[in-house]
Amino acid sequence: MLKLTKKADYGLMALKYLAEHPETPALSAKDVADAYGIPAQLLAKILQRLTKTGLLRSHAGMNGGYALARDARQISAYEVILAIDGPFFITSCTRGAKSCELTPSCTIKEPLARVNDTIAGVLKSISIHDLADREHGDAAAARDRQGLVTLTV
Amino acid sequence: MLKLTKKADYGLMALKYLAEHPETPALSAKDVADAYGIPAQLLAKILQRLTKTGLLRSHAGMNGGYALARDARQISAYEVILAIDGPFFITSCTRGAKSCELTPSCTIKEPLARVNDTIAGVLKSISIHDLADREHGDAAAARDRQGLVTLTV
DNA sequence: CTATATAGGACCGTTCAAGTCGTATATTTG
DNA sequence: CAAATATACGACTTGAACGGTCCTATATAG
Ligand code: SF4
Ligand code: SF4
Repeated sequence: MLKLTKKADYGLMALKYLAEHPETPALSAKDVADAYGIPAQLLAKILQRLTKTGLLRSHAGMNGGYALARDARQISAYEVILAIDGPFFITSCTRGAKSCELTPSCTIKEPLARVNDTIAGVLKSISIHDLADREHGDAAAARDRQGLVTLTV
Repeated sequence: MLKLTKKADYGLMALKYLAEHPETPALSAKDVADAYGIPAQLLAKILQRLTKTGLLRSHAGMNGGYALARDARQISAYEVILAIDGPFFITSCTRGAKSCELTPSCTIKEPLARVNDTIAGVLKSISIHDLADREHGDAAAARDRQGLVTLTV
């Protein structure tokens, strides 16, 4: 419950790794997979997905691989999770068609939707750069974030 | 991914329902289940769990049922989720023994742990009373919450 | 004693995450 | 061109977790 998918997890790691190696024009899925011990084939598909959603740019063939499509500061954890795991909902009801049967009678879905938005806001406020940069703690960034993260239930 | 368990969902609904009926000494699992269309047996076990963790008090026999063990304001959504679904972790690594194989090489677990704490903070800041009271929007409560919810990555 | 209720274990079907395999295609290099 | 490397993508398998049911034991009010 409320657990991040390993795929999303791997995706974040990979993007972080790419962000940390801006000098290299492209890193292959295998490179990244080996660096962390992630199953190569699995990571490949994750990166393909991130490519399709425009977060990465790919290049096939020898010395090919992936590179960030944007600055690491402009890619949020939310986007990554969204790209890999699909729409982000903490409840089952908002799950499009296959929703919860008792959506009409349910009285907590609106408050939970706000919680959902709050958590999404938290994830949106975190960039790949934030993950990559060990020395962050940046007070200004923290202050910026705070606005997004306010919750009113 | 990052989806709330229906059991936790049901638990929150039930507690909210109990909070809305403070006059009655106890409501049976069936009462609550019927009110929302939740499978009665399932809800029963959820309530039993909440009782074991001390959030509810139960009374067997006729006219028995469950009642909040504390004031609705003193019960957080976090406690409910914790009681029903067990320890709250968004990553697989912190999952006690059965952790992720690549915990040592992973470089994003610390930042994700902070995200975890932030989300936990959000859930801790929400009480059953907040869910039950339609007219909340209470500016003071929102301000109180804001402190808990600050994120520094 | 009987109806109602909690308490709790065993069980089952479905879903979904995680990972593998196989194949097609693009690109660089010799 | 041919071989090596790498992306692209779909099919498939496995295992665990979730959601739910059933069955039995126990407590208690009337
Ligand atoms: S409708 Fe209510 S019970 Fe059903 S998934 Fe949404 S919040 Fe949970
Ligand atoms: S160690 Fe890293 S990859 Fe493994 S679960 Fe924790 S955060 Fe995810």
